[in-house]
Amino acid sequence: MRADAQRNRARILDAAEAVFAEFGPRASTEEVARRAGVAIGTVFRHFPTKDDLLAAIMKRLLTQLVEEAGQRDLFAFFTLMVAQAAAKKTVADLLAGSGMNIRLPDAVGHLEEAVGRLLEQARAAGVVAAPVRLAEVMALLASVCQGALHGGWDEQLQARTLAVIFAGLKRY
Amino acid sequence: MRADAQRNRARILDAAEAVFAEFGPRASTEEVARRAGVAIGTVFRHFPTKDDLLAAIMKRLLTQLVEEAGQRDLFAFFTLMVAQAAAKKTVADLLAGSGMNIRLPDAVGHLEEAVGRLLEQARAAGVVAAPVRLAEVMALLASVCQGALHGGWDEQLQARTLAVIFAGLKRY
Amino acid sequence: MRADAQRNRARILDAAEAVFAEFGPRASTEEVARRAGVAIGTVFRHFPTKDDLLAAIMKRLLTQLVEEAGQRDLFAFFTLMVAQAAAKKTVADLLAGSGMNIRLPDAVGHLEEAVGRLLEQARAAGVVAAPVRLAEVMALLASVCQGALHGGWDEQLQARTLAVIFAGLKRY
Amino acid sequence: MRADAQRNRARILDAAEAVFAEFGPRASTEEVARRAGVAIGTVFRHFPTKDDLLAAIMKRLLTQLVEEAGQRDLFAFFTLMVAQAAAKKTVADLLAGSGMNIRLPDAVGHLEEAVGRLLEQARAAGVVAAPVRLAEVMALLASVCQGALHGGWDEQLQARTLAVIFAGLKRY
DNA sequence: AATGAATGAGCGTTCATTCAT
DNA sequence: GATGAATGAACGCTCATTCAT
Repeated sequence: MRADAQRNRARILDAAEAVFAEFGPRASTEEVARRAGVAIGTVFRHFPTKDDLLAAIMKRLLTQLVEEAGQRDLFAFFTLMVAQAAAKKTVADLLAGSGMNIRLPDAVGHLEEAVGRLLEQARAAGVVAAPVRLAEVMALLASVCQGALHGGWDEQLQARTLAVIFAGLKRY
Repeated sequence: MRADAQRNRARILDAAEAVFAEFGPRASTEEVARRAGVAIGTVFRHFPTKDDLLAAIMKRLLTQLVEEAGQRDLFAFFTLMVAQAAAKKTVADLLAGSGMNIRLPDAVGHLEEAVGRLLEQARAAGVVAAPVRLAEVMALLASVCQGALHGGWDEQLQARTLAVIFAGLKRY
Repeated sequence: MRADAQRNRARILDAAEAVFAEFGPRASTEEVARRAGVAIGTVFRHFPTKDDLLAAIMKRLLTQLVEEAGQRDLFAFFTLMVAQAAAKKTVADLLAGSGMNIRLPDAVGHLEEAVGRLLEQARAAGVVAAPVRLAEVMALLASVCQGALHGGWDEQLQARTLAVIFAGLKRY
Repeated sequence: MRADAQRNRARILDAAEAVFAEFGPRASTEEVARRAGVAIGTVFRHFPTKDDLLAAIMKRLLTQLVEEAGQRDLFAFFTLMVAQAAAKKTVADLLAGSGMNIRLPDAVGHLEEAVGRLLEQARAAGVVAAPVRLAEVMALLASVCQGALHGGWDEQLQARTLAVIFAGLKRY
């Protein structure tokens, strides 16, 4: 792939992340092209369908999350994801399945593995109760991201809400 | 309002609840009219925009929830709402703000009051920790409904997830 | 169906016949709407897909042909169809299957029956040789319509070409 | 012209003949490039517009036909062309003018001359009636190729259809 | 000369909304 | 009040053509 194509692909992804974060997955592909400063055909050359574009954003965001998971403990990562939920509206919305046909088993799987490692560490450190399993941790994470995203929580509310969950994880 | 108009309004609301529950808020207004057995013009006469129709459904669903809240304790109500989340897809999706412009301060306020009463009772009974406030209870409720709706949780996962939250509420 | 809808449906069909006759089946549906003096949505309300519109034209043209067949002998009908081929470009082109997904077995079947009756009469009158079958008469008819349509034949050429075929039908 | 350019030109023509034979003239130029194993720019360097490419194929096919005409009598050539019509979908379709702007006076002229020679031989041999002229022979040829191409004739129908025309040519 | 990324007009289609009947 | 036909902006997507690399 040529250098300029590479650059355009990145610009389209950046624009798409911003546009879909702002307007949700129903924003038009034209708007993405406009924001990226390319013609509509260029978007479709890189991502043959809109769903492909959405899937590509998701994958990138999830990959970033996995990286960030490696540098934090479970509670810090939980907090970070919730704080970023609004900025990463697309992830939350698409995980929520807004009518799009997107399959990202791998990327989601990697995130789950990363969280699984954090959970084991937390259990080993005695800060999470033994019977807590990965499945409900993921469920809580997804839920609270959705909640934070759409609820327009301020920092206080976010902290208090997470405090309840963290208390539950410790003293299950 | 004429009797037949009254009747049509109710049929449209029923149809809309069913249609939007099945297909989400992106379902077409025509489909609602078809299911209600009225012409499209009649839908728009009763609800001048699609958002008005969605708001009306929401209001009705929230009112039902308030009634149900009066007959349960906090944990039971929490569990009920999560269990119904999928069936009432519309509530969750619209609370999630899928691109629609909907404001329902009153109906949401009533629900909040009802949950507030449950919270006080729970605190009085000593099954919820003193510092837990209504705001985070509502936040958790909304979040977990979203999560349950879009996550396709089975009963076990739902129970385990709620168990974490309930533990947190008790031993905050 | 309302009177105005009926009228619009007819106008759309007329416009479509003219437009597709002039530009072939690849002409845009917008152009049909423009020529009919209606908005694009109206065309799609009456004919949910472009193929439906093309099929409707075909059906109407074939029906007209069947009527005309009833009032002529085989040679006259043959001549008439060839003479009209250019004006009815769409029939010829679509019978030629220009990539469209159109099925009109009934209408085509009726035409075939009508030609079959003409053939029997012609055989009875002794102006067509006994072994000539309907299949090849239809094949010749379709072929020469195509030829006349695309070849831009003048009247003389048309007459001389048909003369060969008619001679062949008589003295097979 | 460089040797590799020469080679590319031939490969593009071969690919185009195959692609357009399979999908008709509406097949995309990209598909031709793909099949030829060259980039799309190379196709447009050799043939500045799609129509130029189609014209080039036509010319080549017509040239082949002229050669084949030299080795057969009128009836055999007629039969051959009809039999090949489907395989050479492009010729028939483009002669049919599927919206393309193509002019090939020379190549068509050469074919016409070749057929003219066959006609003279046939007349001299007494197997074609004296008044039959070249114009209607060409018209019949073009027509029946079209018919065979789009009608999906089996061998029997093709034989019977041609039999009528041949009878007409002999006993005009 | 070849590449292939970029362009952008154009297409078929949908659907919230309006308004004549 | 009810009907449902009409509207037209907007969308996802295609593809002939251009041009920087």
